Amino acid sequence: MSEFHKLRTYLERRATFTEEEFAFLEPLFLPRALRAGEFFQRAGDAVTHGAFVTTGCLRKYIIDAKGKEHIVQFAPENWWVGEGPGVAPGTLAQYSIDAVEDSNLLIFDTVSHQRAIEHLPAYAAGFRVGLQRDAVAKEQRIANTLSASAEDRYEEFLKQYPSIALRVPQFMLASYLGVSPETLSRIRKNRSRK
Amino acid sequence: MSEFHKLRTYLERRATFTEEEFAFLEPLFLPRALRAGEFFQRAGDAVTHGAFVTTGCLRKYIIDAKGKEHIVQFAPENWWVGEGPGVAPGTLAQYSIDAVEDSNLLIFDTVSHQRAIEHLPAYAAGFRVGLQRDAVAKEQRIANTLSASAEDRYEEFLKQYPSIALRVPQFMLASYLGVSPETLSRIRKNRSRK
DNA sequence: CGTGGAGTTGAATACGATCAACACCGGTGG
DNA sequence: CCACCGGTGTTGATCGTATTCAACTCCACG
Repeated sequence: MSEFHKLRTYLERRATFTEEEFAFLEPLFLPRALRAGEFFQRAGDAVTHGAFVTTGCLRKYIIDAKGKEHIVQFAPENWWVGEGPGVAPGTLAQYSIDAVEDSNLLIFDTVSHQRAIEHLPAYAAGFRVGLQRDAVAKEQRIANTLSASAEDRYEEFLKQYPSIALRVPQFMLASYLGVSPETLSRIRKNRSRK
Repeated sequence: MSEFHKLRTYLERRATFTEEEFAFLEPLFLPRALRAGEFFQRAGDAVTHGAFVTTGCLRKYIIDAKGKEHIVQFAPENWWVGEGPGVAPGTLAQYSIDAVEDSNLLIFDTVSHQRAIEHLPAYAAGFRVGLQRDAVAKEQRIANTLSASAEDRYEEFLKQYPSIALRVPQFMLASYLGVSPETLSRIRKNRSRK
């Protein structure tokens, strides 16, 4: 059994698909394995593919003017990852994406994906719902970053993504939260004495 | 001519619609005027409507535990504003939305809007493209907040939304950028002596 | 073993927040 | 017409939080 069944399960939870539709979708997704540390995409490359993560965990990050990494997203199993939903083919990637752990992906090229959206209403609907959820989550993250202290943001992350917090190295979590590794270490120290 | 023609123009730039489709859409949108300072939505209310802004400017903000406002979005003409795309009807609003200037809106109830998406493929497609753009913009804002100093964020905002920067009071801009009004004032002072 | 990356801890520093006072309008009512 | 008022924005002084730099420990991995 290919990895596709995981995506299939994911999709079935979000919309109703016929067998023909799955048959159309399956060949668009190619399995790909990444070892921890391997890149899925490097900033500056032309964007050609996105991916659905079946096992493992990836991170998506940007490198600022001073050379510092800033993680904008973790993508564990059953998440999508890529430059962005619906970037024009051929645009250059702003983000780098690599594997935090050994991971398995189903990769798709952005052009085929666009066709899937146009041909399969159920897929388009599911995709739209995903985008909406994503927008809400991103808005909350923005509001959180604006209003909460580093410690509160850490608490919030633990509550919202407890599994991710345990899996990724602490310095990456710090990068995601927008604090230095030292600060996160001190936050954890303070929390533990309670 | 009603305000609907502005929305019509907006939609025509993003997808192709038949006259029947416009005829279906038009009655879903009701004009509404807001004076500066008036609320479109208050945090805690049940969410029933979203809006397309035809003239003026609104702001969407959240009030944190300490009672401070944090603006997550400005919505000038030709922007959509509301609790979030596709919130379940009846959920309670987290955000307050009010008018920065005297404004004209086309409001729609979320249930009818959902039906429009389901019935009109062109509308659904346009909506999806909008969501994608929105996601990219939000991601950039997140990356920016993580990586850039207050001054850099201000520069970035000026570059990206020059018209908004001139229209809204400075203290609201500060709230959007996540800095105190005093800090923004000092940033502007430093920039001007160059 | 030994090497290097991750995490912790400490000290000095920087950036932005807060508190407070004041200047500058734009509007309102005497 | 002018005097007053509240809200906006500016400036200064102080404070707090997080960053930076540096040293050190602890493992995991060769």
